[in-house]
Amino acid sequence: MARKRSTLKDVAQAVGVHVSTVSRALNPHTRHLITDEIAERIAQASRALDYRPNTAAYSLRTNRTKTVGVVVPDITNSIFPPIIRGVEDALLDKGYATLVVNTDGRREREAVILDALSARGVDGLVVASVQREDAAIGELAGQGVPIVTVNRSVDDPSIASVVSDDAAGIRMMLEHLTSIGHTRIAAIAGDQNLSTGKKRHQAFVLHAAALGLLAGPVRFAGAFNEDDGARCMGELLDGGGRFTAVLCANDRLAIGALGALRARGMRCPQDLSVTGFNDMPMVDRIDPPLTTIRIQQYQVGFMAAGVLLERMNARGEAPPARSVVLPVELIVRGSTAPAAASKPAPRVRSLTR
Amino acid sequence: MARKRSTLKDVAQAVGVHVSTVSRALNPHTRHLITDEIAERIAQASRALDYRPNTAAYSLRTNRTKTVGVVVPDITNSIFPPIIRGVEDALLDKGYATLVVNTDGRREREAVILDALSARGVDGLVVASVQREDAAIGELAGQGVPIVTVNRSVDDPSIASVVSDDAAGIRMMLEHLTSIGHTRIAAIAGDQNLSTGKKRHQAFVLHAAALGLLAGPVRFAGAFNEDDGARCMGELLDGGGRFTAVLCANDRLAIGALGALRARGMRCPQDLSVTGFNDMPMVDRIDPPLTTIRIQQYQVGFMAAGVLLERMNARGEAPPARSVVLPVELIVRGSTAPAAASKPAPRVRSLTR
DNA sequence: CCATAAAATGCAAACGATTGCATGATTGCG
DNA sequence: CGCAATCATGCAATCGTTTGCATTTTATGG
Repeated sequence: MARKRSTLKDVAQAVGVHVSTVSRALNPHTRHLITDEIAERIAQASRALDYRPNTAAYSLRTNRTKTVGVVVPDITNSIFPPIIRGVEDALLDKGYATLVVNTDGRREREAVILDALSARGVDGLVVASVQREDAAIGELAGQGVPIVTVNRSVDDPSIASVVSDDAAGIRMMLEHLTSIGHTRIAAIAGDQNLSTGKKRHQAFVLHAAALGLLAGPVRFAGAFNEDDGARCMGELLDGGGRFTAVLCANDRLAIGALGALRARGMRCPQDLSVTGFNDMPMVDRIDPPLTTIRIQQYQVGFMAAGVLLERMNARGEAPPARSVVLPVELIVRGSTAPAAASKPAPRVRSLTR
Repeated sequence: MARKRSTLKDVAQAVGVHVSTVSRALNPHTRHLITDEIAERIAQASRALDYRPNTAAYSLRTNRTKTVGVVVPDITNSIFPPIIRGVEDALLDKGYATLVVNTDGRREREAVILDALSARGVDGLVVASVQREDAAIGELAGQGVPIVTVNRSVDDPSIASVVSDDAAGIRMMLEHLTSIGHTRIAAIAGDQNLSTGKKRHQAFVLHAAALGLLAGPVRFAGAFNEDDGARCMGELLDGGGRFTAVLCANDRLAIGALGALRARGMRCPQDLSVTGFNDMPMVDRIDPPLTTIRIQQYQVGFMAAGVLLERMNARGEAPPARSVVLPVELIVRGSTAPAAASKPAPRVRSLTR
C-alpha cells in the first residue's frame, strides 16, 4: 500500500546477511536458529525500514492465506454483526483476516459465494448460513477444509459447531409462561430445515408435554422474518383456536406477530402474551418491550473462531468435531403478562378482508 | 481449498501448449492474441480441470490483491451493515473481496487496523470511521492509496467521498416541525469533529435563523450513542430553557433522549416532540415510532464502491476527487406532534436526585 | 515461389517469501 | 592438539502467474 514496500532482501542488504537469515530471525518459530546479536540487528533494521512481510508471497510459498471466510445469510440482519465481531476479534491478533460474504439464503448464490472464497483459498470457514442438510458444506468438510458452523448446526455430527442452547431457552420460556398462569400456548415455529427452527420447535413440543400444558395451534414460518411472523400470527388468530400466549421461534417473527396483533386492534400483553428468541438489539425499546431469550451472540462468534483455529492448526488429521453449546438467559419484559389479564383469542374474523 | 487445485501448468499440459499461452487465453485482456481454436480448447480444458487462478501468485506478480478494506467504527452499529452490504455487492462481481475492520472509534486501534490492512496490501479503502481532520487518511491518500470516505467526509476536499445530504435533511426536519407549529426548538448535536455532526449542526443554526424560529438550548454529545443522548436530554430538561421539540443529530441520540424523557415521567410526543436522523432499522417499531430522516444507506455504500473502482482503475494520476451527495427523505412518524399539544418543558428539577 | 511482414506461440525472468540441504565456523572431548 | 559433533549461516529451489522478448508459423504481395 505504501509507496514502496521494503522486502526481506532490503533488510538483508542493510544488515549484510542472507535473506534466509532474515526470514528465520523474523519468524518466532525459527528465531532460535540465529545468533542473538545478529537477530537483534535484523530486528532493528526491519523496524527502521518498516518491513512488512508480503502476504501474497507468503501465501504462495506456504499455501496458507491467513484468511478465513465468514458466511452469513445477510449481514444486515442484526443478529449477525455481533457474531461476526466476535469472530473477527478472536482472529485479528492471530494474524487472520476475515472475509465476510452474504448468501441471502439463496442456494445458487451460496455456490457462487463459496466459489469466490475457495478461489481466494481461505484457510477455514465459519458458516452461519447452514441448513440442517447441507451438501456443499459436507463436501468441503470432506475435502479437508476446516469448517465450523455458528449459531446453527448441521445434522451431521462430524461438523464442528458453536451454538446456543435452544432447547433450554424454550424450556425457560415455557416455564416463565406457565409460572404466570398460561396453560394454552400457541407457537410460531421457524423453518424446520434450520437447526434453530427444528430444535426450538422440538423443545416446545417436548416441554409443553412435560409441563402438562396445552400446546395450542402451531404455524410454521418459511423465513425468520417480520413478514412471516405477521402472516403466521394472522393465521393463528383467524384459526379460532384458544390460547393466551404465542411463543415465537425468534425475535423477528415476534416483532411481525406484534404488528399483526396491533393491526387487528388487539393489545399485547393485555390480550395476548408474545415471546421472542435471541434478544436482538433494540427489542428492549419496542412497544411492548419484548420478553425473549438472550443468546451470547458475541461469545458464540468468538468461540467459533477458537474452534476453527484449533482445526486449522491441526497439522495431521482433523481433531474430533467439537460441538459447543452456550447457555442462554431468560429476559422478561413487557410483552408477557399473567394469563389472568389475558382474554382468549377472539374467534372473530379479522376486521379488514 | 479443494484437495488439489489445478494450475496453469496442468491446463497447459492437458492442451499441449505453453503455460503462457494458457494465461493469455484465459485473460479477457489478452485473449485476442490467441487463435480461436486453441483458445476454445484451453477454455474447455480449464473448465474440465476446474482451474482457478491462484490469487496469491497473481497478487505477487501484479502487485494487486483484488481486495479492498472497509473501515467502520463498529459493525455492530446498525447504520453500517447496509453500507457495507452496498460496498460488497458492488465489488463482488468485479472480482474484489472486502475486508471489514472495526476501529471502535479509537485512534490507536485505527493505527493497528490500517497496519493490518496495509500489510495485506489492499488495493483501496472505503472508510466510514473518518474524522474531519484525519492525519492517517491524509497520509495514505498522499501515498497514492485509492480512498473514498463514506457517510462521513474529511474537510480536505481532495479526498473523495460519498455522503448523504445532511443539510437538506435538517432543513426538511425543521420545516416539518415549524409546519406543525413548533417555534422553540432545542437540539442535541453530534460530535463536531465528525462531518455529520458538524454539517447537521451548522444546518440547524442556519435554517433555524432562516425560518425565523428560536433555536433553543443546544447540547453536544460526545458520541453518537444512546447514553449520550440520554445525558444530553437530561441536561436540556434540567437547563430550564423553553422548547417544544428536540432535534437530535441521529437516531441513537434520539432513542437515548426518549429514554431520558420517559425516565422523568414525560411523554413523547404529548409533552415534547423528538426527531432523529438516519432511519435506522427498527426505529419504526419503537415507542413512539421515530420521526426521522431516511438516508440511502445501501446506495451510499454501493456508490462509494463505484467511486473507489474508478480510482483504483485509474492507471496514471488519480482522477479529481469526486464528492457525491445523495438525497434524503423525511419520514414522519409518531414522535412528532403539533406544538399545540405540547407543553413547554417544565422548569422543575428532575424527580430523582 | 520467395522474401517479408504480421500473427501466434514459446521462453524465461521476475514477484517475495520459506525451507531442505550444504557449508563454514565453533566448540567439546579424548 | 585433532576430530567429531554442533551450531550458525548461506545457497538455491520452489510456489503459480504475468509479460517483455525471442522464435516460430502463417499470411501477404511482388
